[in-house]
Amino acid sequence: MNKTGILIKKIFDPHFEAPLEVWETFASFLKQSSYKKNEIIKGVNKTEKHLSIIIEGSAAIFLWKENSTVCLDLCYENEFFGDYMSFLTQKPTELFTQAIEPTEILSISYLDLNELYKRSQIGMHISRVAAESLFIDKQTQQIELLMLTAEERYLKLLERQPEIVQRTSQKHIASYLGITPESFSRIRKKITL
Amino acid sequence: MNKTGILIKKIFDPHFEAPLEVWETFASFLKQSSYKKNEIIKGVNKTEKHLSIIIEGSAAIFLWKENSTVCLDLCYENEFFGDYMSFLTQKPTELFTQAIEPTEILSISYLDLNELYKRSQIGMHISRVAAESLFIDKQTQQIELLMLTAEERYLKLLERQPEIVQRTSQKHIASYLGITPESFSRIRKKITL
DNA sequence: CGCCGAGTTGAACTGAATCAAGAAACGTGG
DNA sequence: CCACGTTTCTTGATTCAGTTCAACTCGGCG
Repeated sequence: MNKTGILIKKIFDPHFEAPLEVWETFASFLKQSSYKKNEIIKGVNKTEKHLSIIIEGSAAIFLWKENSTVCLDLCYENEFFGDYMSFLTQKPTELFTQAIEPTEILSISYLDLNELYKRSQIGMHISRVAAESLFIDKQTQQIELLMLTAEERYLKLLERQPEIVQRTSQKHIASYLGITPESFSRIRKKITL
Repeated sequence: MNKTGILIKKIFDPHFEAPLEVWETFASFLKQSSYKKNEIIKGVNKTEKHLSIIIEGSAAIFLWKENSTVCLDLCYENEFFGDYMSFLTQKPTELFTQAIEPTEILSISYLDLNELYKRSQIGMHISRVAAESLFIDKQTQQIELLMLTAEERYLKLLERQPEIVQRTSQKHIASYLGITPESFSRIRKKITL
């Protein structure tokens, strides 16, 4: 009986079904890593070697630009995580990833994933599901950036993940919403009145 | 000798290689359709039945909201096209798609694609590549929305696809850049001075 | 105890939206 | 092929959401 296999099956079940044995094969490629709060997982101008799933804690994907950073994504338990653009192209990017709480992840390396493609459909299937799910998230973010004000974006986030505000610092949330910490502070004040 | 097969091979070659026979199998699932300028391809609150590739012309993906629309994507020759979010979930969305020039597309239906998944790795592989490429485009758009001013976004677009300005109406480009036609007009004036 | 990063608040500024009006381009029918 | 109405594009004036800069508070930690 394989604990990681069961965990993985649980995570992927909403996406597609496969027998537990298949998940156990996949799980045998996964390696678990721990990161301390604020630890950099993948640095700027490095190449992402892993596609990961967060099993405990949270992590963020940032873009560095002239003494400031923007947060492209905040990832929590059971979500895909990593600089996926760099992973796909296997080229360095200006993105970096960082644990924002003490964090445990399971990851598969680029090479192992390619090995898995050769051995069974499951590798390709997992990659497809990951890419599709990441696409949907990105398009949702794009729509919200284009159509909503900062305040509306915050209200949507509150609706979707109310616990975020408890766990994640306001400067990260502000950056994720595409605004400054000052503006975010004012919006929160206005809303809680 | 299969003309569509050769065309498809040419489009996918940058992504991954497969023998021509494989592409011809895939091509046998594709259906070609023509749309007139401004013709709606998939309406609001409909479900996207096809994943397409544009072979001639151009088309756009819009989101309708209270008497205004934003353009989420402009697609040209040899690019993937469709309301991909709706295609993946097979649920209706508030997006609609429209030909913005007289347009020819090749498309595979959701059912046929699933059929193809059963028959060979190629279907899954194509889906993976499509999703990955669409993800990268979306993330690039997100980064540009978060980090650049409207003017900088326009300059980047000009660099990437200088011919767009000749082919596509300014109101569509403005919307795609996330600004009003008025602002876009002012930016163009400023730049061409 | 003192420091430092996170968060708050205020004032001035700015990029882009909105509203309104006019000019140019476009296509459709007579 | 021209005349008309419609849509697209431009330009100006005003407004507004969100930024920037600066000062101050608070809470945690060495």
